[in-house]
Amino acid sequence: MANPLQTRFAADDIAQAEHYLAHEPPTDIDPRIERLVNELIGRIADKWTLLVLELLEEKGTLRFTQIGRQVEGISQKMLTQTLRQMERDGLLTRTVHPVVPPRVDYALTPLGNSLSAAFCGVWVWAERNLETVEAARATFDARD
Amino acid sequence: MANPLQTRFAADDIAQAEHYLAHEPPTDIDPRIERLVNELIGRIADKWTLLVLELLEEKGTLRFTQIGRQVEGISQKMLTQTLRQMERDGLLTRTVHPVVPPRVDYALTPLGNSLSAAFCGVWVWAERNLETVEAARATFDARD
DNA sequence: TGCTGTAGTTACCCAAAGGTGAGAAATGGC
DNA sequence: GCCATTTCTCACCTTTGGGTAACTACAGCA
Repeated sequence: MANPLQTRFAADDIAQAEHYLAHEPPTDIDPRIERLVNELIGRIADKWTLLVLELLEEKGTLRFTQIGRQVEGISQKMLTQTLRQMERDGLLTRTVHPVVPPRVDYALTPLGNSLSAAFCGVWVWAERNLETVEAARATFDARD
Repeated sequence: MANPLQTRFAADDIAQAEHYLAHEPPTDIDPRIERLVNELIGRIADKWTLLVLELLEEKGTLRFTQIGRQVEGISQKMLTQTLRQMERDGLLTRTVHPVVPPRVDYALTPLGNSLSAAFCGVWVWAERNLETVEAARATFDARD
């Protein structure tokens, strides 16, 4: 495959993300909405949330330990915390099966799916500009 | 205006972001690229970087104190730190005018502009789903 | 003479994020 | 009777993020 992202997002999403590369400078905005949106983005755009979001988007329904094994470096505490927060925000459903040992399934809601899709543009950007950023850093670090 | 985001992003970008709401579940991806992209996103998606990015996108070229005044709550230290990091990543240019008192101008590079555009989908999502998320939280908090 | 303004740097400190390890509860298997 | 399994919670501790305040350099201005 030419582009790894083609296996993650629908071709449609990727095609649309390409358009982002040329757009007009904007003007002012309602500061009240701005602050609410900022708060929401600050909550959502943290490392673990992003990783869990993408994993569930990829794999569908998973249980607690499966997620823990596949999200590299996450501790039990942070996994619980992240999942609770995402459940509270309506991004995923948590299904407890009353068996022993316990079994809890996690899956994205449509809202979670749409958030994952919204981040498609950022993933596309990151993948496309990875080397540009690396080069910029090297140049910056090399100057006196 | 019906939609505040219309003043921030080009109509074209917003139209494309709408398409993100329906897309197919994806499959696997090269883990090496995945880790690099994750690292890059983790670096970029922090609160202050996002706010400075959007401000410069809105206002064009600004000097140090102008940014400090308009990014609510940022300290001098964090502002310097954020701007340096963004400059290092090639997202903005820093132009020092050798006058006294000092004058330093900051402006986004094309790379910075494209990153701001890539986040358009997320802003659109956040604005559109603000109330859905609030409602989900209220429901979650109300259950025993 | 001394105050003002810009764009920082540095040192010190506090609070929050996050890691570690223990325990809990219930049941099936040895 | 005891151990493993699963999904947590809790207590404790370290690391990091980030705030505050002091200090710089130089020119203009009163």
